[in-house]
Order: sequence, then C-alpha cells, then structure tokens
Amino acid sequence: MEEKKNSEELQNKPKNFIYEIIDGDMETGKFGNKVHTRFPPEPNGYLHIGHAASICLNYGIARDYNGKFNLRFDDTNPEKEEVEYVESIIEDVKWLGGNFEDRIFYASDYFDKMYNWAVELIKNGKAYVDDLSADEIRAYRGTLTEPGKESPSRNRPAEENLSLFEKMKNGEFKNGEKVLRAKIDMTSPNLNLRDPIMYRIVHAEHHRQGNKWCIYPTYDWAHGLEDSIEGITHSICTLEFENHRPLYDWFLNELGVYHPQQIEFARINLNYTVMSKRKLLKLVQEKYVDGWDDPRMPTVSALRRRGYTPEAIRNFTDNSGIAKRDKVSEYALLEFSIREDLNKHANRVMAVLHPLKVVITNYPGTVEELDAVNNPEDPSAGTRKIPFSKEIFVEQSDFMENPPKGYHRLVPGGEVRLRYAYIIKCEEVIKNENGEVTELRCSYDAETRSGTGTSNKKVKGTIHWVSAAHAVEAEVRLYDRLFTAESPDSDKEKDFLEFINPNSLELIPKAYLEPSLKNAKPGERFQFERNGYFCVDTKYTTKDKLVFNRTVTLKDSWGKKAN
RNA sequence: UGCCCCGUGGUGUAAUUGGCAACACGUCUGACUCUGGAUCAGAAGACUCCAGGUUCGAGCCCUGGCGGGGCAGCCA
Repeated sequence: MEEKKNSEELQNKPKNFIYEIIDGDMETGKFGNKVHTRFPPEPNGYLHIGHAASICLNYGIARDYNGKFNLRFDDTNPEKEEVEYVESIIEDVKWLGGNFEDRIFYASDYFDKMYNWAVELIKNGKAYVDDLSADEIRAYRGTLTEPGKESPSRNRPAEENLSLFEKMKNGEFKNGEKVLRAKIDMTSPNLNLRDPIMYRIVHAEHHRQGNKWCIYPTYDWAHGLEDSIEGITHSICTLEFENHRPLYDWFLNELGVYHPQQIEFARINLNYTVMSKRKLLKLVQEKYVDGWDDPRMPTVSALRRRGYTPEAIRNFTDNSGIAKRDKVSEYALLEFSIREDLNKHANRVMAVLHPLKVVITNYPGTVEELDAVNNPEDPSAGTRKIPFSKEIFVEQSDFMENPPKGYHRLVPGGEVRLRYAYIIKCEEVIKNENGEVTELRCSYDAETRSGTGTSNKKVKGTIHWVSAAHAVEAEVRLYDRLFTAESPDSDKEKDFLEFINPNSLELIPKAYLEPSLKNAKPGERFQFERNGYFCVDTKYTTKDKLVFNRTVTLKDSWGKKAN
C-alpha cells in the first residue's frame, strides 16, 4: 500500500464518518493522539472482498494517522476454526498490503488473562455460574417485547460461583451443563444485556491451545478485552454489532481497564454473488466450485488467482465507500477497478480463443518477423517480434457470412487489417458437410504492411491473429458471474443455489497463442488484444501445459449494441 | 409488538457543518484510433422517503409519519 499520505492530502481527501470521529479524538486527545486499529478475523473460512474492505479501511486509517495496525485472530470457537484458514488469512492480508509488521496476535493467547478477569467479575458479584440448560436460558431470556426473568442460579454466593467456575475450567462438567453469565439486567430492552453468556463449556481441541481449555469465552466477553490488551484505539466492526456496543462498554467499565471505542460501519455487498462465509463454505463443500480459490468466488484468494491486483482491490474498496447504510456495490465497479489497473500495466499479446483457419493464398511460403508494441499505454514496455506466415488462425467471431449492419470485421469479399501485419481480403469461404465455415481463403496486399506507411488503403476493422505454424497451445478458462440473480440470497422462496449460473465457466481446451507466451510464468498478466485480460493460472499450469484465466473482458461497445 | 441503526440520480459516496445538490461507476451521444480497447469532448439521469415546524434560507436542525435493516446462539 502506498506510503503515509502527507497531511495536506489527508486534509483534502473527502472524509468518511470514521475519519471524522478520529479527527475529533485527535483534537480532544482522547487516546493520547494515537491511532491503533486491528483486523480481527475468525479463522473459520477464507477472506472475501468484504474482509478486504475492512483490511483496507483499518490499515488505511493506521497509515493515514501514522498509527499501527494489528492482525488478530479471534479464535474463540475451536469447533469451527482451522490452521488452514489462519494461513490463508495471513497470506491474503499481506498480499493486500495490510502491513501488521510483527503484530500478529491470537485471542487464544489471552485466555489466561480473560479467565482472571472473569474471576474478578465473579468476586465483584457481576457474574455467576448458571445451571440452566440452553433451552431454559432461551425461555428465561424473554422475547423482543417481553422482559426476561432471572435464573434461579442468579443469586448464588460468589464463593460458590468461584468454585463452580473453577470446576468448569477443570473439565468437571459436560458440554452445556453450565455457563458463566454476566449479571446485568434481565429486563433490558436490549436483549444482549439480559445476562449474556461469557463462557461456555466446549470439550474440543483448539488449533493452537490443544486441550488446555474446555471453557471458551464468547465474542461479547472476549472482544473488548482483546482490543483493550492490544491498546487498540478504534475498534471498527460491522453494523450487526451495534447492539452489542453497550455490552462491550459494560465489561470494560466493570473491569476498569483501558477502553477502546467501538465504531460500526456497513459491510460491502457485491451484486451477483454471495458473501456469507456459510454460503461460500457450502459452495466449496458441495463442489459447486473448485475450492475457495476458484476464480469465480468473491474471495481474496480467488480474485488473486483470477488476476486481480491488490491495487485494483484497494481502489475498489475505496470507491465503494464507508457509511452506515446497507449497500450493494456493483460488479461493474469491481471490473472497472481491474481494467483501469491492467490497462496501464499489462502487456498486449495476441491469442485466438476460438480458431478459424485462414490461408493467405498469395503469400509466399516464408516467415516474416513483424514488430508489435507491447503496451501502447507504456512506451517503456518496448516492442517484440511476431512471426507471420501463410497459414494463420483468426477468431471465429471475426468472420460473418451474413453480417448485420455495422459489423466491420471480415465478410466474404471484404477486407480487414491483420493487426501489425497486412490487409487481407476474403476470397473464398470453405465449409464442411454441415455447412459450417471451416476455413477462409484470403489474399493479402503486400503494400499494406504495418508501419511501412505505403498504404493509402483504409479499412474499418483490425483483427488479431496467430501464425498457425508458430502458435503455442494453451487451455483458457473464461469466467462469467457465478450467479444469474443480482441478489441470489435475498429471494424469499428460492435457495441461493438455484441461481447458480450454469455457464459461469467456459473451458477452452486448445487456444492458440503467439509464441512469445511460451514461457509465461504462473501469475503473469496479459491483455489478449480484443479479448480481455488474462493471467497464467497458478493452480493448474504445469511445465507442459499453460492454463490461462480470463480476469475480465475488455469493454465491448459493439457486443453491447449487437445484443 | 420492544430496543437500536439507516433513508441523497440506476449504483456507491460528497456537500466547507444552515447558503445554487457535487464526484465516481454505469448508461447514451460524438471525436479519435492498426485493439469496436484506451483517450478526449459532451448528454441524460435527483421534487435529497413523506408531512409539518424553526429560519431570510433546510439534504443538513426539531416533531410526527412511512420505508429498509439488525437483535430473542452456549456463533462471530
């Protein structure tokens, strides 16, 4: 991520409400003019574009205010968490440019401290061990409109609570037999304050703590403590925690410890996809996609594999904005962000995805090396040579026997320019027994070679091509959106799986690429001229087989008009 | 039905804190172009959810509605 913005730039940047809050805190010196943020994922899945927004926000704030940014795993639920997720999250945060330096923390490392604080609350009569079952607790909690009632265990003496709590810790009870609850107010209109649970018994192996613990802190109890321990100033979370803030504050106040400020903002949603980890997990487990990093997924690892750059994702999240109202960003904005980046940085090459053979009948049986510009947006990218010969492949869609009005590619008897080569004329159309076009016989005009300036001829279209004898073969995967509905998970009747796009992947086993691509490296990005941006797949590319993923198409004003 | 949050072009944000509603994406024109890309020029699109009130003046403040979202896990 770019270096710390200078103060003038920071002044002029339109500020979201969080920056305004922080500006206010800087003025009053609330946190001693320090800013310290964190990104606190639970390692129970891969990061998605929404998490990327949170990382960019939190890291960006730390950077802009010359503060610090922590990565902290909120690993308080051993039943759902795995090291695989921890590892992928670390990789993704780094890749996005979220620089946590050496500050990578785990909530589970704070369990001893949390336990002691719980003991303190018990001693102060602010927490108690409850014998009620999960069902009973729910019943006692009341409803949205009716107050709850107090558990019979609520007024147990502190001594008894202490010994019971210790027994909980020592594994003397089964799952669900006891819980530790905060003693707040069973009649609060905010249900989160009706004696929330602080610890539950879970006999399960934790990915870092092993079997050291069989009681685990709940989010409400743990999160503020984690922030407090790390000296976080602004604890930024999503909207659904707004009703939990009084609880966040209550625990910290009762303990009298350092007290960060929780600020909530609306998460990013993206249309034509789903964002909940549960649904993404389902897509993976039930094999609707090929893993968390399937390029059609909205995960950071998938976007990376698809060819997105960290820069593009940062721009996308910046442009998506920060506010408190629910929002859905358009897929087009994501696509814009990557096109904008790749247009400037990706070298152009020629590749034919759906080949149609063209024989240039009057071209000699020789090979010419033609000059091609690598990136018209960046002269420093230089030029390269491309071989041209008598037999070439062009794109099937670049020829039409009966073209609609406005089509300016190859038609019978018509002319087009071959990019960086000659103008050719279609003399003959060859078909198979099914009437399908299998080959074109064309003539070329030797006076029209690109760069020679000897041609007065103007043609409307320029198409790309690859010399048949020199072509490199590759598998190419074309992706479309994973869902056909803008908001696949908001239909009241239909399950989101019913909206899966059956055509979200078109696999082209054999595409023809210009020879310069022979040694393309996994992860390398290119623009296939007129086709879109592509990158070498990092998962399936081998020494003997190149696999390309289409990152995004080029904007296509003709295709749009034609439909 | 209790509590909390939120309503600004199609989408997402802004409006110097009470002063002509701006920017980006998208859409549509046109120019240019050896990528139907890029670039450039332009256009359309908003009674700022509604109704009252305060004020010379309200997107912004007040009141009341309406609409959307969240909360009744021993998930986070």
